[in-house]
Amino acid sequence: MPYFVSVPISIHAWSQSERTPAVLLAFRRNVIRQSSAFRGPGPPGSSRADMTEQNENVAFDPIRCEKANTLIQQGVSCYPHGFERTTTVSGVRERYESIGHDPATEQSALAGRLYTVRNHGKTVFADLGDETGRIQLYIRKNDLGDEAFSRFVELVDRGDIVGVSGRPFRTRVGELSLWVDDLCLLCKALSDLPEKFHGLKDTEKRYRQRYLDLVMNERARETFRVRSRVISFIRSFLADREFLEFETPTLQPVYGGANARPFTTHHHFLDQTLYLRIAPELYLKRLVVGGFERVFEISKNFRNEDIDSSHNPEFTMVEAYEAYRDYHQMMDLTEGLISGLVEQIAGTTTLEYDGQTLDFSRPWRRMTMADAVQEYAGIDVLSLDLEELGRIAAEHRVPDWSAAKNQREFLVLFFEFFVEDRLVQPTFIHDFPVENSPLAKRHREKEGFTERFELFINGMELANGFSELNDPRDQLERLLAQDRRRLEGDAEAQMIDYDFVNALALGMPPTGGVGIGIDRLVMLLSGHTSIKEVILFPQMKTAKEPAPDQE
RNA sequence: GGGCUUGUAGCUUAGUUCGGUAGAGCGACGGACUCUUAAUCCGUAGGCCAAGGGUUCAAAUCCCUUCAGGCCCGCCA
Repeated sequence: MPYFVSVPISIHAWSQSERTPAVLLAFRRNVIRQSSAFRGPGPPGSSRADMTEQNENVAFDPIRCEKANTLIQQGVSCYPHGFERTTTVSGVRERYESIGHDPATEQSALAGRLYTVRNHGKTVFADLGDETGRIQLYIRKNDLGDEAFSRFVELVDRGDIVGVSGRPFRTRVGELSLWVDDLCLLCKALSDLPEKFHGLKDTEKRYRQRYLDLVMNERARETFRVRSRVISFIRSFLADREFLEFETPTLQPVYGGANARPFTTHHHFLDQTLYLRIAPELYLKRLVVGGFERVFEISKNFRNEDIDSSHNPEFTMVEAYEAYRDYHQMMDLTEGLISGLVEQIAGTTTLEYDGQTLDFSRPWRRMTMADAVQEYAGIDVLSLDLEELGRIAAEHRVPDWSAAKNQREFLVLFFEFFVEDRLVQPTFIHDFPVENSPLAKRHREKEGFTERFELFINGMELANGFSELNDPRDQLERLLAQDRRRLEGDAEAQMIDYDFVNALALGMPPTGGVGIGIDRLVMLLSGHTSIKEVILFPQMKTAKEPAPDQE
């Protein structure tokens, strides 16, 4: 987005001093807190054990602080209020793609961070980076003048943010560069950038200090651009189909819509327990009861479970519900959404991911869970009795099989054991046993099954949908069964949301619904195998100060 | 919950197998250099080797505990 010049850029801006902000005065004292100053017990009577511990070190570089002080003494603001740039790095690159060695006559004003500085005495080459890319600056003492040039060389560092004005040209070796006529400091950085060649690699540091990761690694920036585009695409895809986007409660008195352990909190004024939502499902269906026939929510959900390469305690889903549709049509919707997304982001119908080529061209394979087990394991579960199923399970060392009480439970076990990991290409598995699907409608033909599907890609579950259960009496019974399991100690079983059941009593049209995991979608589209790579600030254990020496 | 594995200067790292008390590059600082691009050249500073304990004449190195990561398995999206 172009910015337009309204004031001339000049090195004289350096001497148009502003009042020194109070915060900078502190820098003059060069106060750098050392971690050792924070060791040892807190004040008497204070209990910090239950407070959020954090690292209280301030990482200000004393040499950079001293440079900031010197600039202030010279009447130069280290943190001016703005800069009128006329273009961006990519703007310059596009416009002057074919320029030769002679500089353009027109000035271009750019702003950004200095990524490298190569000092040649009376000439400096530097690389300036903004959101659109990097470009080389050619800075000469002749052009800036002695005072401004030496100020730049002595007091401006790699990592600082500057504004420059100059004329694009191509150097003798062919590098498109900006011949700088004016330069001013826009922000003095007080900590050093990581190494310029290897950059920042330390995974832990990249996650904890994502800002540094983004400054240093184009791959990280690209990943989160993809994430943003994914969310925009989903919004417009659903809006184009006349879905309305709503926001439903994150703080819920009764949690439901999925099987998961919740985060629990307490509201002081109401003096009651509240839960962070594990899913928006039950609220969105209330909206369908209310007469909104196509609804969706991009929902941050919270599940108090383990953290690993495909699970973060808070994660993002899109859930969509459409009245007068069933699960077949929700599979169509899901397929259309994701294949359209792949085409939009990747520009093709295939993705290279984790050593596999994933083909998203439609139609995707759809198979029942029973057929999948038949095909991948050669076991016709529904035609075998429990004794035979137990023998097969024992033979293949299927974990926890002895708890299985009927064919359907064996089916789920066998599916997870034999099939799930092998579903590499986008595949819908449908018709799940009723026991594990308390919110899905019973199958129109198959006794004991529901009209539920899950989408698998590269062995990962990407989406989950059903023909929604809208029989209030059946819903109540199934939630009662869940609640019994919960009270027996199943931390992931659902509570009974009576208000939801009563909403169904008012009548919900036949409805199809689906939830799609956005983080995992972004993983596929950005080529990452860890969810932490696609969540800006993944959950990490708070780094504690080293414990005081034990006595 | 289980297994494997990592932590050395601001960053990227060597040294750990076969204990002898830390080496480099970049960055920083000082100096030279007006078309370089991981600029180059000369010089300087910077590390109680994640924390604590143990074995030993001697520990970054071996052992134990703790802290924080990473990978894999189980469970979940």
